[in-house]
Amino acid sequence: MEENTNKRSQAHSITIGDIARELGCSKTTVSRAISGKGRIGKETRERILSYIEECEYKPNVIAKSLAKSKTYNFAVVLPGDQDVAEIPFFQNCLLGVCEMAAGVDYDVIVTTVENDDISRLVKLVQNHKVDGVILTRSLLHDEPAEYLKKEGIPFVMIGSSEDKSIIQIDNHHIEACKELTNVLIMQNLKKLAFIGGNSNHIVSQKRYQGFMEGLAAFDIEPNKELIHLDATTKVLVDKAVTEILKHPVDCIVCMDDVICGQVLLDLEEKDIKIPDDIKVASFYDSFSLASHNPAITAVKFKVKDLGITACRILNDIVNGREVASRTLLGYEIALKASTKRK
Amino acid sequence: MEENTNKRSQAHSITIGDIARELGCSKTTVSRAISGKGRIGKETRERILSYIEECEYKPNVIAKSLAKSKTYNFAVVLPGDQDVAEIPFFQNCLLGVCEMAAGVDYDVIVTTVENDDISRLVKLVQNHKVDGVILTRSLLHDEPAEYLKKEGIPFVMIGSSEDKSIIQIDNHHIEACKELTNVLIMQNLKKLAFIGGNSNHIVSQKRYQGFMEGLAAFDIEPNKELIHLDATTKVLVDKAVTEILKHPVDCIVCMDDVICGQVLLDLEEKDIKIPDDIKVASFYDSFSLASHNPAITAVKFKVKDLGITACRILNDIVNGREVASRTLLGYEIALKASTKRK
DNA sequence: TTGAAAGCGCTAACAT
DNA sequence: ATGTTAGCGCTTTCAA
Repeated sequence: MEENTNKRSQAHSITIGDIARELGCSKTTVSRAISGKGRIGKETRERILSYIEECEYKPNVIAKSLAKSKTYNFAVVLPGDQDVAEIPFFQNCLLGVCEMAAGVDYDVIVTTVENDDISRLVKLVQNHKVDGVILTRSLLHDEPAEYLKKEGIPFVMIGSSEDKSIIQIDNHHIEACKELTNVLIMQNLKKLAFIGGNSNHIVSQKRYQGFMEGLAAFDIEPNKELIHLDATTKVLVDKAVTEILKHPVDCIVCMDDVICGQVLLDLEEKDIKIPDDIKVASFYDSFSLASHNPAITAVKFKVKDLGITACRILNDIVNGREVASRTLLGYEIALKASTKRK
Repeated sequence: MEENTNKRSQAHSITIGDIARELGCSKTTVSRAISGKGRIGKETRERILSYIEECEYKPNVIAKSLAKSKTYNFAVVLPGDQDVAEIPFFQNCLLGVCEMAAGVDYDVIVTTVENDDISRLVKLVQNHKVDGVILTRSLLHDEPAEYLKKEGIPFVMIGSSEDKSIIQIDNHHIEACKELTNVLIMQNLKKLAFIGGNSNHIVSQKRYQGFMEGLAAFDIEPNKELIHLDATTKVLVDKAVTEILKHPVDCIVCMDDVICGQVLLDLEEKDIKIPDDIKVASFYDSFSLASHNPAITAVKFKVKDLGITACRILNDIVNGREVASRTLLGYEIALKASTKRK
């Protein structure tokens, strides 16, 4: 029967059983040669390894998963909302995770959570398809985090939380925003306006706090009329800008690049020149702000590093290593033309 | 021995063996009740199903994978290059794939390919971790596609290829770009300049072709001095704009939103007003172009639909269904202020 | 209609 | 140092 020659070419690959038979040893020995664990003769190992090389044996990870009750998969949870589709933050997190995951022999399964609907995540977890989860956004009332915690699934959060039992990786938003605020003040920009986004996002709170601390450091009393939070739509940003411009103001500080982009359009429509008539700064940088004319002063974060770090820490967790409850990554302040004094 | 009560709370879940023992039937019967395949008594099935409901049994997909030699995973291959990090196209493809995948009970593993280094993809495939692959970019010399084809792995390509044996999902770039070009011409914009990106990307060729066909439809001879391809960097775009402006020109047509963004900055610096002094249009839309002032006329594609369609077709393939070798999705022409005649 | 048993490919106690 | 054996949890012939 020479039936086996080349049938089922793609489906059926060579297994450790085949190797064992071919080399006249046991599957265990082959397994040991591969894993490097357990005692094994130097020369048998080499013989097996070289044969493996030759016949291009590739282990079946699924079988290994079943035997070891490990999947070698991490999940990355992305927000599924439409409003997220245009911002590259999550994509960059993801790319960072992928990079580190490849380094520790893990694969990355992505799933989405839309408006607190965590059913896909739940299914992924219940199906035993991942060893751990990386959350890429933190909310005030965080369904995914609560679920994972309740179930005892290893997970880390890119972002911050009040809950100290959650392993968090974040940029040092407070410090970064405080510093930029101080830099502005030291340039004699004392009358600072602030436009913030969704307060339900932890990051919004952090940046607002940084702004307030920045003011406090110079004993500047915040002016309520210049501070507008929850400007979550274009209309609300417009309204905030209009309100702000009714008062004397040196600089508009925007919580992120999207808000800042809208502010820039508003000012252009109103024919208000930057930086001559008013200065503008952003607590989050992006390509469009950096390439705007004039370029916009902003806080810069290395987003990909968040993903890399999150994945490294999650890997430590699933390997039983001790990890810090909170890891804060640095930032840079990029001073550009938009806040330049004459 | 009441040891089993609550030990290993997360690791050890209930199996069909447990259910079989509890209900006094065999594993086979339980399996049949779950899958719905094979003969089984109506009432036994209901008894099993209701018990499963009650005890919240969740099947172990890994075990099922091993037994059926199916992983219930699709791979999505993203470009890993840094220059991709800022554009949301791939992210939106991915979100589309995730949406459809969830609908057909598949999970999505992401991996990256950087500069023809397909090692991660190869590993993913060789490890038997996916049933099929979705490529999100097509290149002239496409390593990933060649590899997958050689290995006989089911895959689809978001993008286009000369190779008819590759299942392709793409927007109808040629038709879309031709139509926009014609619309411009009909608005009496006859002297059209064109700035294109990386010619190594198939999409660049398609759009260029659409532009040329658009000219040809009105018997307009293309003016070589107004056509600049491979403007892959800011410097090259600047140069192209400068060259173009040396000639009389009605409208600059940009191949994509990134190029268009740079053109807009250039024109602003040179204090050339849109649409009064010159018109501008783009063969790819984006948030920043739509919210620019003036808003930019552009071709609009529904990127998420590409992902959805690609995943649906891949699912058809792995289930042995016949699929079209090429699927072209539609487009919209968004006429905005940037091409408005006085 | 149901069950017994073999097997998917690998790991890991426990011999030897 | 190597082999035997029994799983991991599920599917699937084959027999009853």
